[in-house]
Amino acid sequence: MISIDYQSKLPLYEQIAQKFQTLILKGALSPEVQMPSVRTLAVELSINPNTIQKAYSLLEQQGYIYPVKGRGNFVSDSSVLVQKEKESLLEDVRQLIEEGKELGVRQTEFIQVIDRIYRKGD
Amino acid sequence: MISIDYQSKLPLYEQIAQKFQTLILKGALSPEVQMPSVRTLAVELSINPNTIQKAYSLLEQQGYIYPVKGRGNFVSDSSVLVQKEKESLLEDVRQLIEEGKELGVRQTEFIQVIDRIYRKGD
DNA sequence: TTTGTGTACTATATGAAATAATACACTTCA
DNA sequence: TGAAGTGTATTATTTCATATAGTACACAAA
Repeated sequence: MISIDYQSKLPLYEQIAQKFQTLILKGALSPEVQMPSVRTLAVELSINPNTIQKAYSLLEQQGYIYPVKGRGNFVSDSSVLVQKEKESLLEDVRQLIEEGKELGVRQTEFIQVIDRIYRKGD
Repeated sequence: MISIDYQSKLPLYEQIAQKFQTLILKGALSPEVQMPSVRTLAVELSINPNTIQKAYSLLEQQGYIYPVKGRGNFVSDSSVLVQKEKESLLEDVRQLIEEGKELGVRQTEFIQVIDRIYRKGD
């Protein structure tokens, strides 16, 4: 379900948090679904439970999950988060394209990239 | 000429290298121009010369500059690098847009972003 | 020869990340 | 009630990249 890249410079707890963010944003993990327990996931990934907990704390802080004492962590309603994520993504794209323009990338090249992606899937 | 962000998680030497990459790619530093000496820049930025040297080693490894013993470091011809950088940037954009599509961003939203940027400047 | 340059080396300090080992409160369920 | 599974908190320790510090040497230019 979750894999780890030990080559990456990103700390493990951030990698784990990011994976779950993606799963939640894309709807692969629906609201109210229970997250794997800290101990379970630690065993699965062969890392320390504290690292998992740190990832979960981060996810909670960002609004992706909420904890219930004695029961577990659960996925939050993510509709608001999706909107935020869209905005931040558009901002990232904007910055990249501005850079690209300065490097001499033509407008049509960007358009092509978009066209291909939106024609491909459906 | 170069500023440092101590809030950033990026190591100093990577920050410095990135700044120079940008300057070189955008043509603000032309080929054959001499880089600031390791010691000079270290004093300017109030950091250790070894850190500058690490940044320069990285830049050399990536082909942005080349060293001449006893004389200094000089900016390489960057035309090839610009091409590489364009390709890598387009790839980054591609990935972001694919993510965006999955999150439900519409094609027109991306087009708008591009249009604004390419109409604005000129 | 002197000055400024790159380069190399060793040692040390610092801080984030990760591990390890416990402990406690809570919920669920047999 | 009691056992098992859950989150949560704490402290100590290890590990590693980063950054600093100090020194040394070879080369080029004036």
